[in-house]
Amino acid sequence: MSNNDAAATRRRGPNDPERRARIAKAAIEVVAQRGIDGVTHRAVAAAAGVPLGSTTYHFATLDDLLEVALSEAAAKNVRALKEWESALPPDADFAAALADLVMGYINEQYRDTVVEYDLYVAALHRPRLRKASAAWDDALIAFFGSRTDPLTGRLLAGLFCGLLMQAALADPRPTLEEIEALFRRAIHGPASRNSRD
Amino acid sequence: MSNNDAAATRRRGPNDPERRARIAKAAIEVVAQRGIDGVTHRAVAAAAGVPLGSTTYHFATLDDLLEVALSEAAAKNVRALKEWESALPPDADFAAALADLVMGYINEQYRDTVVEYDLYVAALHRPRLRKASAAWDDALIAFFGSRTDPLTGRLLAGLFCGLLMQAALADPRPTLEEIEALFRRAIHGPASRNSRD
Amino acid sequence: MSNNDAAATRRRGPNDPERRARIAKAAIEVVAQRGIDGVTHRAVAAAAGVPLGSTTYHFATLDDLLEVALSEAAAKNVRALKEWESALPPDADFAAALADLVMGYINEQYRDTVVEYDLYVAALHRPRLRKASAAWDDALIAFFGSRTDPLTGRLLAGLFCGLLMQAALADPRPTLEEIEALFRRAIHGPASRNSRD
Amino acid sequence: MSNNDAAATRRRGPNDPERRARIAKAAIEVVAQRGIDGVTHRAVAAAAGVPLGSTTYHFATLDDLLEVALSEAAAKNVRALKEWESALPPDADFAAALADLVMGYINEQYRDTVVEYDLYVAALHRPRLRKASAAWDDALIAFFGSRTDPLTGRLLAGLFCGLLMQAALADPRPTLEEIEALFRRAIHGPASRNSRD
DNA sequence: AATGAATGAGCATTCATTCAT
DNA sequence: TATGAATGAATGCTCATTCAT
Repeated sequence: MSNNDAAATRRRGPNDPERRARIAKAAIEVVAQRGIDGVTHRAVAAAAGVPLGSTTYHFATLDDLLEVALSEAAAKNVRALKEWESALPPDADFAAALADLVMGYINEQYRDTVVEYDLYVAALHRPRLRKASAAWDDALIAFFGSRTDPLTGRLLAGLFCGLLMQAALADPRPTLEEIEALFRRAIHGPASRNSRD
Repeated sequence: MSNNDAAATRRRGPNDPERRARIAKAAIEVVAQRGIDGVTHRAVAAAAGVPLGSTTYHFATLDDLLEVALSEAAAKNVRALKEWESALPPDADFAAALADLVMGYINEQYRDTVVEYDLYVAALHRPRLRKASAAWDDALIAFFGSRTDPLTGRLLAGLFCGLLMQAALADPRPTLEEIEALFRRAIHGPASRNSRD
Repeated sequence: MSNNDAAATRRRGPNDPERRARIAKAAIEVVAQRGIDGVTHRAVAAAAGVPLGSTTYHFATLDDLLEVALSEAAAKNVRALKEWESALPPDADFAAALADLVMGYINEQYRDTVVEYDLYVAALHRPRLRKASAAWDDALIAFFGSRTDPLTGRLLAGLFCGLLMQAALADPRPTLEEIEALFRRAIHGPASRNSRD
Repeated sequence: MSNNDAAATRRRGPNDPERRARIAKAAIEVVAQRGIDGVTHRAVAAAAGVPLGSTTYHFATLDDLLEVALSEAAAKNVRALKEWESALPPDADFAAALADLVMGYINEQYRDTVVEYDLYVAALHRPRLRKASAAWDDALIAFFGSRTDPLTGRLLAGLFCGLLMQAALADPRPTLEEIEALFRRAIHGPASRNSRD
């Protein structure tokens, strides 16, 4: 993220053990900024601060690079989600917590969100990316189910996925309250039957 | 729309009033098959059966073409959704009907689904497409809300959007029963309070 | 051939009807100078005095270009051979005439010779070029047979082909007399039985 | 030379005294399969089963490698020719024997033939290879002359060289009988004066 | 001595866009 | 109005060669 860091490690030259990882990271950055079609060897090399040949050396084809980069992005998102969940008090208001989570994804972590959806849709046209997409889906379902029940887990995973995308594109953005109301409705059912916890 | 008509107008040459529309249609087809970055003047011209120059004549830039094509794809989807809704008996089991709808989108209408999500994600990187994305979202919300209430409408719209994408990418695909259970859970709330079924 | 000519026609711009032919011609020139591996879009474009895009516009792939260029080179050689033959007096000393011909090929027409053998050997690795190679072979056989008999025609064609290549590579070059003696030996048989015409 | 030996030395790693030779051999193999422009450090290293650096270590440039490889290929061919000749009974029908030889070159030893002609033509554009080409030519002439006389030797060498190339490219291949008739005609002169057979 | 990581030049090809007709 | 020839920028990828270890 910080250009300073990149500059510090730039041109470190041969035998840089982190170069491969840095290239993958840069690819994710490029996806965030320009979308998957913007991922070119040249763009990634520039973003990573490495020579052009370095990208083709570490990743035989652009598809290889995309696959690794997006898989790592998905894995990182899954890890973040798990950390978030384990930091959540057992008695937390889950609907409110989820609303917070969504707000974070469409604000501070907007870039991660963009990458995640780029990954998703790219998988529609690139079978090689399906695994990463499926991993994200599975993680979402498991994650949401762990606090509720399997069916509710699937419901929340689907809602989260759709809501996040809609929210990221909406203008104006939905408010925290609106999102929270939605999760509450999803978890607890129709209002008439819902005596707020 | 009849095949006769289409045949008659195809390759009609200069002064074909439908040519612009046919080009836009062909662009959608190309998106479905190769994704947004597969949309080139050449590919669209070939798909539309028009000369290369015709695409640049009717659409100044490729972005113009993409914008029109994806907007029309979204509009068409909205129309189809409304038709489906008006053909639905007032007393239909909405959860079951929605499950049918989703199955249709990930099977027979898989191409439309792909285009729709390509549109979505493209909008993340192309402000010009946001209007079309938002139109689809609004339509979904209005559509789902018309049979229930505004909050449930938003819930179903979000769920529909996320579920459809997850289902399109899942291997194996979810079954009709699984999807129906999800919608039932979303509409009627947790099972313990749900007497139906 | 003349740079003046090339300069005069260079940048003639759109709708130059001879551009395609000029590109093919330039490709032959590049083969003569650098061999088949030297034929790149860039080298041909530079030799032809056309923009880079012009080469790919007129020839979809480099193989297409090579095929056309080498076929034309072979055809041109065949034509030249026929002209030479028809200009030959019926009562000419064929062995002496052939020796003259070979000397011409390894001196003034050295470039044509190089191209011809590049064509030959390239065909060993590129099936698409076999037709052109075979055409040249057939022309040689027919040409030599027309003045003698079929068997002698084949003999002379084979000898001509091998001799030309050896002569082109020999240092020092064989003399006219040596070559003439060979053809005489080939046509008339062993010296002991050979009463010179 | 035995397979045991080869297996024992293969991948022996550092300080392998045969490595240089094995690399040259692998280069010939690559020429046979892909032509001269298919010879890259990577392709040769893979064919030889040695690390990439090994090819640049033993041969400073690719041209060095090519020169050694093609010279050795020519030398090997010359040796094979001499062996073939010394195994030939003194009273053998030379024309028939030569026809056999040609058939062998365009069938079982087709790869060697391809390499030989690649060498030839490469020499047209690479002065460094001329020596190897000339060696092959000289060997042919000496070889053919040893059974006949110098003039006939040159005749047969030229015919052999041209015929082999034409035969390798012809479709369908010439038959043994056709080739034999040619050599008979070359050695013994026109049929009318040829009492043999 | 031997290796393979690293680099940047070069290549075939694609393509948006321009523009003469 | 409509076309397609034309162009040059850009891309993925390959590779000879260098050089630190």
